[in-house]
Amino acid sequence: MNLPPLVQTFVLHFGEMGSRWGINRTVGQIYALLYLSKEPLNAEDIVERIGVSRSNVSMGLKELQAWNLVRLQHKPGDRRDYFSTPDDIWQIVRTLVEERKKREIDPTMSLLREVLMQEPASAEERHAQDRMREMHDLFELLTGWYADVQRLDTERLVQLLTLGSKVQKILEMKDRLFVVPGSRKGRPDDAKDK
Amino acid sequence: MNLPPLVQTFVLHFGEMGSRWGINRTVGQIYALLYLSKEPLNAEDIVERIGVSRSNVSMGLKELQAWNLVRLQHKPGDRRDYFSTPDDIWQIVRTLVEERKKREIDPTMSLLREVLMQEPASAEERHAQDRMREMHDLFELLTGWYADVQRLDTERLVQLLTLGSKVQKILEMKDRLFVVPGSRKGRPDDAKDK
DNA sequence: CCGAAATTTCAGAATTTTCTGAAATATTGG
DNA sequence: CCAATATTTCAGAAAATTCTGAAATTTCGG
Repeated sequence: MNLPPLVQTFVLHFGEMGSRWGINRTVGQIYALLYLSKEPLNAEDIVERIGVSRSNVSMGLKELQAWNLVRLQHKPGDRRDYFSTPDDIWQIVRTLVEERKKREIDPTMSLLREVLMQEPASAEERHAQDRMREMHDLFELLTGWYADVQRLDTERLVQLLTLGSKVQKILEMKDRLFVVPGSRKGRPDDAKDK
Repeated sequence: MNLPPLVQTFVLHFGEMGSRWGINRTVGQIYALLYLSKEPLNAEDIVERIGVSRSNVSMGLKELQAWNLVRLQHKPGDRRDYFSTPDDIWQIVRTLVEERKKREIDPTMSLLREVLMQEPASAEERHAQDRMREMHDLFELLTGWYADVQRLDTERLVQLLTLGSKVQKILEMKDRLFVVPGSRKGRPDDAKDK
């Protein structure tokens, strides 16, 4: 591995971290390297710096492309492929969340929908179905929220995140301003915390 | 595997999904089974239903305990350990997020802090450090927001999530109500979207 | 359309992870 | 404190994943 120490530390860390997510060490390292690099890199550059085989880099880049996490570009008079990550880190976050949703939440949601259609054949199955319905509703709430937030432009998103705990204050204010005085507080269908 | 079809579908799915997260198939299956089960289960119950070895179940339960994802309890007159998941699915979400933060974000943050202290020895290192600083600041923003939201009680959290896109409206309203007219909109240091 | 350069594919080797059965250890009712 | 029961540990087997080098394929300048 042929990298400035500071870069190497980060690249190694991301390699290890990769295993905690579904990606392998090499993919994590390639991504980290591209993320830190000022200039786009070609496959051979990556081979030299990370020190893995050319074919491994090829597969890693393919996977990163499948995740939409790298951008492919060309330099004039050079027919090699050059790769880079978006300059805007928020774009990276958006892509990451979107792709993870696509791979993890969406398939689970369709499985849940499917299973919830079936007729339970026993008390045990009925309870299991109830549990699955809770999960389904939770995911629906989260993905609905996500879809909305995803649409916000970055400036507003940052504003929202910075707001942090003050959100509660704003909700309270909203309640005071808009809720009909004397109306009940909870909604009937999710008042089931044990 | 000895389970009602409906339960089996879900358990198998979670087993596969497990690999996308850092956990293995058996751990995913055990968790799914416990999640769906009305009654707490002991290790032998799990062996019978999932069809893996007793020792594998023991290790899986140990891992789930390390993640704080299962609760250990006892039945009177029975000295076996019984396991269950919280009834409240929001509690599960909170634990999951908390633990993933602890394992993935926190170590990355301390690495970033450490590396950001060092003196860059070249233009390349300087740029890498800038990139790392962006990531550091992003994580700080996200974890700050998370810490605040984590503190909300579930009812308010659901309210906030349900609000969804209307959040933007409320932010705009807040701007109109509270921002000094004529003040600039953007913040100077993150106006760098490419 | 040829040939050099670049990239991808893929079978098998290397490595890592998962899983098992047997043995060790721990727990507790009597 | 013993014996029965429950749980954990762990070395090695099994399985899965990752990685490589060689060969195949693609690309494109001339």
